[in-house]
Amino acid sequence: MSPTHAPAGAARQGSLRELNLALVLGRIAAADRPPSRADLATATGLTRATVSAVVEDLLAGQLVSEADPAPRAGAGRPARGLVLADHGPAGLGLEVNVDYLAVCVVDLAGQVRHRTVHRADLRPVDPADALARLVELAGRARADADRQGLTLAGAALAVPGLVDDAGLVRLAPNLGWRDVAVPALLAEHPALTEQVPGVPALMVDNEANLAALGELHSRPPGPASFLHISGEVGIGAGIVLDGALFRGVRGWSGEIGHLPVHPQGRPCRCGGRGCLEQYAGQEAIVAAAGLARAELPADTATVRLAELAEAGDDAALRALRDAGTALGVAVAGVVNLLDLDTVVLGGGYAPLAPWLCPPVLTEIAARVLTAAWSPVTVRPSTLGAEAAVVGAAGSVVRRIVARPGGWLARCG
Amino acid sequence: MSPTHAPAGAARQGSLRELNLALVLGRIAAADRPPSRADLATATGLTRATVSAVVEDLLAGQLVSEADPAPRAGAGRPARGLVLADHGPAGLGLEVNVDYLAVCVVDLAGQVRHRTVHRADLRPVDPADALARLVELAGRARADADRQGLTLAGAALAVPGLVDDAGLVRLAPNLGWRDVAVPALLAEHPALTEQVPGVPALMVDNEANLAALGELHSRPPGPASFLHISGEVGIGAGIVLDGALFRGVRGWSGEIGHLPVHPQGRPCRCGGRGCLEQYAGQEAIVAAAGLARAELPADTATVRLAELAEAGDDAALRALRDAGTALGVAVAGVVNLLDLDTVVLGGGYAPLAPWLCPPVLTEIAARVLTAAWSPVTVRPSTLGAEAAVVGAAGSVVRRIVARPGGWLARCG
DNA sequence: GCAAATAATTCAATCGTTGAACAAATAGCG
DNA sequence: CGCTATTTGTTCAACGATTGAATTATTTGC
Repeated sequence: MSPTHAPAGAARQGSLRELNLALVLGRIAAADRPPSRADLATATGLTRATVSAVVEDLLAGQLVSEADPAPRAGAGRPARGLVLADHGPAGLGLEVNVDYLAVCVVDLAGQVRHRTVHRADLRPVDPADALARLVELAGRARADADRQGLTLAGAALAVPGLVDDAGLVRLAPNLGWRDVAVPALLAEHPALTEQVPGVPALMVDNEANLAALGELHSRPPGPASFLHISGEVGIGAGIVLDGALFRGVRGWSGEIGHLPVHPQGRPCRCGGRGCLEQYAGQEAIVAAAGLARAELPADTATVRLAELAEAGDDAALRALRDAGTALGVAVAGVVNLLDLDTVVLGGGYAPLAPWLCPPVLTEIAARVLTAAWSPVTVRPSTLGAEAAVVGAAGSVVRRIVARPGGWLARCG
Repeated sequence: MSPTHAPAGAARQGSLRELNLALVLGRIAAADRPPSRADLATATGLTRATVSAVVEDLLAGQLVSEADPAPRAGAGRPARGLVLADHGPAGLGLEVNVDYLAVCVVDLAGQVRHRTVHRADLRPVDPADALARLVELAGRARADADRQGLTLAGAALAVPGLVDDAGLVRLAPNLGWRDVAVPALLAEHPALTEQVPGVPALMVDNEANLAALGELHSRPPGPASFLHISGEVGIGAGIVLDGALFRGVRGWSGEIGHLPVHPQGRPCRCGGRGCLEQYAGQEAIVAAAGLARAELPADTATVRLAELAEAGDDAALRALRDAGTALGVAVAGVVNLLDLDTVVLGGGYAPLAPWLCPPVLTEIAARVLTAAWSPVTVRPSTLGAEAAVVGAAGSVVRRIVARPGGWLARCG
């Protein structure tokens, strides 16, 4: 968390260098223009001598490279700009969702260097088969990455469900998965299990969490704390606090879909009554708009809904307004509780944002105690449907940027 | 937050020692028996030589002292146990509340070494007057601390309202305060403004936040993540995530009292409808139980309510059950969102916990998606009404334990 | 009384940062 | 064209902190 607390381990000599590697690399990543060594020295408070030594390590490890000297006015020896390497380590992002498989590769700078989306209804498919198909796509992505001079340093898999620390998918209701041991199933595929010391070969995480991370690291940089809501069949939220994803005690945070908005209302499949999902979930909106939901795959339903709303269809507009109001009630509660100033509507909500935002803002204005002093921003996701895969791949490279020691120990 | 992110500043030589000072001191604080230098070496991973050097610094700065050798079986030179000093720096805790002023002193080990509670109705009192009275109590506390060989290293003030970063009390509705610049008003009183480098002389914070911190550091140590709910006239929550208080973007988190539990229900003074406060706030419970609330000060009302419930009074029991159900709906939402496994009922809720817990647990069981896999504990606060002052004083000493460098630089 | 065992300290070696001096490379100016 | 001012980046002795081994201190068990 943020959180200023003592470190876990002992601070030995080497930790010092590791901290400064992270500090300098982080500055290079955050800068909007390639900084020189001298810039980094003044920005970080380190000596130019130390910065030179640190940068030498980073160059040797292929984490940064020297760019063309940035033009500068005035006299003096020209600076050599430093940028994140476009040929160093990269992250592999994977996603299994209800109606598609996706794979992408993201480099250190956060650029998407490869992407594949394979549309298919995954519900009737056995988990092992689904993962086998995904591994095939991943193999092609790896080949493409190699061709571009990138080395995959790890992989992360996004799943629409509850995942525990060991990567076991406890429950993915809309996918029909229960207790699927993803790491064990993927262990047979060497394409994914190439080891980097200190970096787990594969991380499995909730789709909403990774989408929030994708949003966090998208350019231009947004706020460090926000709520990212993915409106799919279920409604998941990723909670980003002080630049870090909050995962909860067991990693199951973000189940905003089961916040009660009408405590005595419609029964929900979770066993409660009046959960948000029953009023603002995709199926609920589609049904309220009078569309036959069985006919349509999930992702085209929202597009169709947006078309109808655009055309001024009364039922669609009413359905969206009601869903937005329910969403607003829930979001207002969250904002009161966590004091966030930004809410991002992602996933299936992104294309519907023009109609959802107004009622959400109305509820916030009415219910949030501090709304009068400082406004709450509600905006659609910038990454859209790709947020989760991109966030998954990005989480791999972000871990390297945040702690480069592990990577350098391997590729020194 | 926990959060593994890079440090803010440059890691120079001295930071290394500072980190290890914090590491060793933290171990001494967390140990249940006085550890020897050798114990600390194995526990932290540092060399015995380093631990000796670090401990020497801590001894010189009066942060730890050597205890009687703990009896040990077997041969060998006896160890010298290390404990947190009972004569070093201490924290001053202050509280202004609706019907009392409180002051306490807490030493490094977390022991309360002085306490004063002054009962008075503070609502009609001018903020400056109230603070002046508090300063008088603080002066006596300081004298008492001096007599015990303690040096006050900072102070923290708990207020039942919204506080911003600068210590300005934006709004304390039940106290009738609005835009009260506490630090400016207290600056005239030198008893509180003795400076320690790196430690702000006075911190002002929300009462619910500090109560949660008090609970976090109470012995025996509880979980690192939990929700602490203070049920007073308003309902405030302190959110502790991974051992750190989560304050929100502007420091105004925890307004659980305005979570909507009946979106179209009773209007609330916040402008919304159906807020939790209208169903589980102290005034709401007292009214539902048929007590004339105007007759009773806030704190005796809950005691009276507990007596009635104990005696089997129907109206009181019904009022508590309904309040517990409303509270449970809100708490279930929070648990779904944040994935917490512990909820602490504090403040005015503590004595009512026997009647509130069952309906809260019922709602959690019905509404929390993951309740089937891992249970949620709901329990009363161990500190009771003193949690906020003790937490305030504790926050001062905790900051020293977490970063001893500042204190040692002063008292080397 | 002596050996074994455990605790704590001492000391040369090592590693990373520091600060200043030095080399490199350019713009401006006469 | 040559000189100076200016800024960048590197080199090097010094310093501070940790390390690991050797040493001293103190007790139990035989």
